[in-house]
Amino acid sequence: MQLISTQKSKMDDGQSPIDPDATLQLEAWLPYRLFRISARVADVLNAFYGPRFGLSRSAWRTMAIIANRPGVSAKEICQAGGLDQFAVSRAVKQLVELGFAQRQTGRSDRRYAAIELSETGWAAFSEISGLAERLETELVHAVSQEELDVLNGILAKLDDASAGILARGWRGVREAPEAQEPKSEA
Amino acid sequence: MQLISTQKSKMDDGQSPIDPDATLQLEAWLPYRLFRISARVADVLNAFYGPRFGLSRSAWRTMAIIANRPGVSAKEICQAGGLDQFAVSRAVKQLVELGFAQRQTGRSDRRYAAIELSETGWAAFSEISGLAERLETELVHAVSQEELDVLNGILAKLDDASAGILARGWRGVREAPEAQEPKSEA
DNA sequence: GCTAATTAATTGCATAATGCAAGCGTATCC
DNA sequence: GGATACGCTTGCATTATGCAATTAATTAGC
Repeated sequence: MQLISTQKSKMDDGQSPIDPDATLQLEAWLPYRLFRISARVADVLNAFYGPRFGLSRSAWRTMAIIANRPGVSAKEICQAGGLDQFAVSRAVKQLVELGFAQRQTGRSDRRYAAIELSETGWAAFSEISGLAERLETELVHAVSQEELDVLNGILAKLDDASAGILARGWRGVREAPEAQEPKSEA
Repeated sequence: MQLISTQKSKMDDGQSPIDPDATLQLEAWLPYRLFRISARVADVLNAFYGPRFGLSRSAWRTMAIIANRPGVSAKEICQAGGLDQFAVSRAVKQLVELGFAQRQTGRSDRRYAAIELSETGWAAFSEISGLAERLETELVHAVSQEELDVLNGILAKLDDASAGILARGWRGVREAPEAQEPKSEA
């Protein structure tokens, strides 16, 4: 119950009048900063494909995964998209009902259903992904090419690290060291 | 489960990607990469405070905002947290019911309710934020201090850019700048 | 070949989250 | 005072999510 104050607290931009304690600043918390950016863009994209095609978020994600690897099974979609089997099953169902995807029972193993996009599915996908790419372009225009290169490397590392964190769960997080200086280690 | 619209024209197997060049790769899409990292960390944190304190995601977010600026009104929480007024209202309600926060009708304007954490609220918050900081530390350990500095600058820019994108909506996205760049290969 | 165990996928149902209209109380303006 | 705008809450319908139970196909044991 004791407050372990952060010492990294980066200088406040001077907008908050009072700073009660040097506790966690939500807006400075890296995962939250990443979340905000992605959520805003995802919201905008969702505002397009939702009304336009009647797709839910997980249906769109599933569609994108199918588009990337035609013939995937539901199981593979789970792993690739970080979705659970139920979400995928329902998303595929929705896509099929909307006429965007087709299920074909696997040839060798008939438990697997090979899923792929229909013609209209491809049309919808390319419309949505066109917007998605323009959104990304607009985002990326805010930084230099140099920064972007660095960012790519950083995100790759953070992605690995986050996978490790998720795999170990909160019990697996190292016990609080008072010093949390991200010493550069290459 | 009934297919309403089937393409009658051609029994296409849907196997043909329109243009491999223009196909969005979900896993390379910047917003998705940001999302994955943040979602994993948020999931781990949620797995802690959910069972431990009975907090929902928006209740935790709200709590963190209150902790950062004691005495905020619900309206301010909306803006700070990207939550809508209903979510905030319910989150505050939950926090109050759990004994983590208190409402005090504003002195000057009694429409505003000044919200602040109770003692147990502070205790819960510091426990959760402790974990949150350790998670961030673990994440950040994956990159060097130099990269982290660059990342901070980049994220600030991307945050601004994403705010602009959100404000303009999908209709405000510039028309295809490079959406279809025919790489003459054939 | 027949049964049991496994695996992929789906479905039903309870619970939680979300969106929106309407409402209540307060303040402001005329 | 009355009209209007604002902050916030509530009720209700819709949607999403979590989990048990089920179906169907395959594999393993005998």
